[in-house]
Amino acid sequence: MGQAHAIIGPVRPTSACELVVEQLRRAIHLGRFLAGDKLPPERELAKQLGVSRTTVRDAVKILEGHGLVQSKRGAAGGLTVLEQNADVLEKTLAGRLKAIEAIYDYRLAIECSAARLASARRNKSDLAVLARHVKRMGEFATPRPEAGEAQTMAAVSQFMAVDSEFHLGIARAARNNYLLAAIEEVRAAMFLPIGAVFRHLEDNANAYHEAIFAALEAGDADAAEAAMATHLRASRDGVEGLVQRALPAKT
Amino acid sequence: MGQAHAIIGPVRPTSACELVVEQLRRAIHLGRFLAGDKLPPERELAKQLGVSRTTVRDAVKILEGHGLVQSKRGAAGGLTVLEQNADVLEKTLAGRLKAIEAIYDYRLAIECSAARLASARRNKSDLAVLARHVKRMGEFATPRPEAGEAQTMAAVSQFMAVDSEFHLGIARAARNNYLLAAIEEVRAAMFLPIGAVFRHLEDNANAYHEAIFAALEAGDADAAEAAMATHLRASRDGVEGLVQRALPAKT
DNA sequence: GTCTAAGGTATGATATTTAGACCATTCTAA
DNA sequence: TTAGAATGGTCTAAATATCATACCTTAGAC
Repeated sequence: MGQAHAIIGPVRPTSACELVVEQLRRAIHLGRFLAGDKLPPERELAKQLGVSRTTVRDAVKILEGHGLVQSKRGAAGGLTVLEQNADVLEKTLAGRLKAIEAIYDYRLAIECSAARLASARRNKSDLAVLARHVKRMGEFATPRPEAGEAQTMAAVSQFMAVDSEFHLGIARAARNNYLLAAIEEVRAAMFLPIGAVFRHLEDNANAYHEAIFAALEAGDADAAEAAMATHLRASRDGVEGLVQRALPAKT
Repeated sequence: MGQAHAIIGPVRPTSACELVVEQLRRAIHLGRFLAGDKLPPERELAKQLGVSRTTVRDAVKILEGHGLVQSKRGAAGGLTVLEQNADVLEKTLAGRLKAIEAIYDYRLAIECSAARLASARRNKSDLAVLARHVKRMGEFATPRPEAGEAQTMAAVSQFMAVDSEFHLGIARAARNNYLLAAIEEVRAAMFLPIGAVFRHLEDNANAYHEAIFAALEAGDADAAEAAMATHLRASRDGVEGLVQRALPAKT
């Protein structure tokens, strides 16, 4: 009777606390909260997450341990999202070139299909939302000569946040929850490392988005898929180039 | 500014028991255990799942409630996987035509990409495994005139189980864990309903698999992707046709 | 200075999970 | 016929996580 060994893998019960940690980490990495922003107060978080304040606090302690947030008390205290140290992130990223490739292979699979489906299924409301995202990204991407380093970083963060919304908006327009969940997952997995690496935006950072949007608006499935593929390949090459340049410099 | 309401959704802590239920359900729906098979004894399951026997028993009670397994005591007792009632399944399936379309859209996205990547990355060992699967499916698919209804059903179940392994094997050959996890998830979501509907195998049920395998062996990415797309579209059309035919007949 | 909005701490209740022992049933083989 | 063994069924005590609630402490605002 053959099936002697391990057809069934072990099970990892996920505590409420872990889920809260993951949810908050994801919200931050998706750019819903930017560095310097405040999270809602603990009691409010507990309500929104449907969980006791004790659990929220345990989760926050863990996030503090990871250096993601800081909590201060007092009337103007609360939970503040911290700036991430770019050097550390670049180092951790450097050891993950293979992981980056895997993520981009996956993104090419799901996001190109999402673009194709969206070109056929989008309605006016979808297009309006996407157009707004593209417009906002255009504003961030325009280089402002008087801006200092800090402002540039902030602009990159905001650009990334809207970028997330743009890609998720395409998945919504594709009317497929599997694709939506997959894109959300993969973006949460990569948002911060890449945001940290892109210190400066390329001048044409938004050209790809405009091309994708145009194809969606025109309802051209092939063009939408191709534009998305071009965008993702360019993004991948940019990230890999940055990582490879950063790697030897730090050793 | 702004983020006043509900940026963060509620959290659903998943108990160990639920996870065990899901794991066992998935193993059965993936065809790792066929109707009539016995699951490992409770104590063994507890060990493999890394969980106490109490928890396993709670999970088994739930699965019994769903009519998926039956437990008998005594030396030759144990947990037996039950045959599913096809009528019930067809009815539940009928209310899910939209869900089926979503699943197939998703499968087209991830499995075509997996086939494309696999055609470039597969090694000899991958091909050997896939070849074995194709061969076994061919044996099941060959109609045997002397076989009764029961034997035909059993052959379908076994065919489906190997089919799962074939598709998962392609994902493994593609060397991408995101794709692998996605395919496993989506197969677990649809295996049983579809297996229940396909009472009889089409004569050429395996022709698609042979085409896919040939493309993978030849290292032809375009052919592999196209063959997979053809296969999935045919599968989708077959399922939808069966469901639509079954629907009015039952009302 | 006092009020207020936050985080920090403490406590008892409840539910899940664990580990282990022991009971009950049923097949098999001596 | 009976003894053994493999299996599910039951019970209990302890550990742990979570919840609900109340109260304390800090720091800024009027």
